[in-house]
Amino acid sequence: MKSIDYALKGERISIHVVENPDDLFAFFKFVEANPLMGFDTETTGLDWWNAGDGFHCRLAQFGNGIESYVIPVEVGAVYKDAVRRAVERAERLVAHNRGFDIHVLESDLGIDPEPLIRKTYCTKILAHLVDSRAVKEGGVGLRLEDLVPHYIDAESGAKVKKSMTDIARRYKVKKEEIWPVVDLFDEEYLLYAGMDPIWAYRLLHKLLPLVPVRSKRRGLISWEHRLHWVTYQMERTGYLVDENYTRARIAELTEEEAKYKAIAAEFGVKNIGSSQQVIAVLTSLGFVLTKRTKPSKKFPEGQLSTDDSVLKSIDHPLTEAILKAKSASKKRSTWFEAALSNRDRNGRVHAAINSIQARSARMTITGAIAAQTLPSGTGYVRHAFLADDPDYDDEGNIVEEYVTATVDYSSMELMFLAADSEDRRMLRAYRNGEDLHDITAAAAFGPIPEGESHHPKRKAGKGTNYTVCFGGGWHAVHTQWDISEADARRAVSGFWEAYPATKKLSRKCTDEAKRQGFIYTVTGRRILTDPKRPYAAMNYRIQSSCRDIMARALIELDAAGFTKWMRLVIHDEIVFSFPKSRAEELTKKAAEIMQFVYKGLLIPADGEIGGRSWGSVLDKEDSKH
DNA sequence: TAGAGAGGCACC
DNA sequence: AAACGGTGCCTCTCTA
Repeated sequence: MKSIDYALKGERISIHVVENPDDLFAFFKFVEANPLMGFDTETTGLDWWNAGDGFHCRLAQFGNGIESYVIPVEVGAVYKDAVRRAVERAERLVAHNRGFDIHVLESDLGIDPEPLIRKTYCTKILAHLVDSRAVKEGGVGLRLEDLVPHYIDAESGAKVKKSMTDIARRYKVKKEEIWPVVDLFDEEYLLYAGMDPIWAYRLLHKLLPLVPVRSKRRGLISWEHRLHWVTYQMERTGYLVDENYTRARIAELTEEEAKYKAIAAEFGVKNIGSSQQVIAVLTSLGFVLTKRTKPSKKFPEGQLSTDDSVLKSIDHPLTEAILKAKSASKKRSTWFEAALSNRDRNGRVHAAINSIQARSARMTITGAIAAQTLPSGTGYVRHAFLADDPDYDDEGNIVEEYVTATVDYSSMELMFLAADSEDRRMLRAYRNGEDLHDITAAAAFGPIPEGESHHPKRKAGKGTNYTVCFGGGWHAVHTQWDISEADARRAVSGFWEAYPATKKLSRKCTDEAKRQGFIYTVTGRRILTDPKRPYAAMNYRIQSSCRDIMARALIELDAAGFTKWMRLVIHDEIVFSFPKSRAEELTKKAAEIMQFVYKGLLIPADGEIGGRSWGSVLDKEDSKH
């Protein structure tokens, strides 16, 4: 057995590399002596769903704070067995971003994930509970390469970040191509790999005491780990892609894109994505651009904008061509091609569902498909995703078909604001089933005229409701909702007068943020705030608390056996693949589980059953109106 | 040639 | 007094 020594702030770290089966005796002795171990895996890539089909686990590493063992899983079955035994024997484990490593152990080594995940701490979850901010927001960040320098050792942290880049350079391959080709016993690779379980082990001990007492008392640590088990299972199941539909749309969009790109090129715009070219050509055609982009470091005054609103305001074949080509290009590359190219052998895509990610702890969906950003206006893109294939009997007859159903919370954040602030007028509106946007408009502009079903200034009311919830003011209502300045001013002051308790809540959150630099949500989550933007605090409380209402729903749905039917979570909506014969019953039950009473106000959940594709749910909704 | 910054665009 | 919140991915451009 080879051992590599590493000096961590003067302390000696030993990485033991198992080279032949005899070395496993020492490894098992280590496992017996360490009821808590950090662990990690090294693989050929990130596509664990292709295990046995181009993907495999190369190394598995286990360690405590000062030593680790690297097991060369790739070499043979005896090492896979050793990893299985180690995982079974361990009392507790800790990994950074445990979901990935557990997917690897499940898909490539056949390890049952449930008992494993139940005893594994995830340091990403703990890091988020301590400081949920991203690096660019002034936070520590959530990646191992962010956490190690901050919590353990800056110098070693820099090495973590650089080492695989250096190895790739040595092998003369791109960084993302190094994983399958680096020699399994490359010393630098072994050092990188062997340090990971040590980092995870040390981070656990650093982070646990830093989790706010209030979060601990409210059980957030175990709650978040439990939620992650639910999203883990959804990741594993994946979402079925309609190959024929997707291919047809790619062909159609490619043609459309080419057609409009050719028109743009005739006017001199070779790259429709190049703002520079668009500005140059439009200017030469005599159009005067005035809208500017947001000020940045590089451009303190902002640059001329060529976004959708600018192009739409110019009636010309060039702008029309750019808009159409861009739209086709985005649909093609971001969704359809991603869905097609990331399918596993069963035609499913396995996006990463990051159960605790945004500053507010909102979940994000990344990787295989950006499922949270699929266009929602029509079913055009969402048609590419299907409820499961039918079940067949032995004779090949269909015994059960599957349909897509969605259940969502409507106006969840505004309802939460009403309940949380206990604003009497807002609560009365919701309890009476009144339209809050009309109520806000009426508060600002007078009652709804006789005989009208909606307020003529409902749009100003709606814009104001949402904008205030986001921490915005009249200026944002004016620019973002295309409301006149005078109406925007009146609507916003009308809002605060109509709902005085929300004003109180806003002030309370802002004051807390100013005073202590953080706020707590109703679940005891601490969210650090920016000194320069204390007004954002109320939105953090609303957004994060609503995320937790969804998290609670997912955990309850899991307990009720719904996980096998769940496909995606989109903030306030869950997408299901239900057996057709039980779709009514299951959708109703899911909505019942999801609905939530907060401070006496029922936040309802509404179900919608479509046909086979996700898109069909949207088309059905369209036809209703 | 990789990475960062910026703009743009899709979502809740 | 007023201050819009949270994301991810693609493309282009410039730099180290």
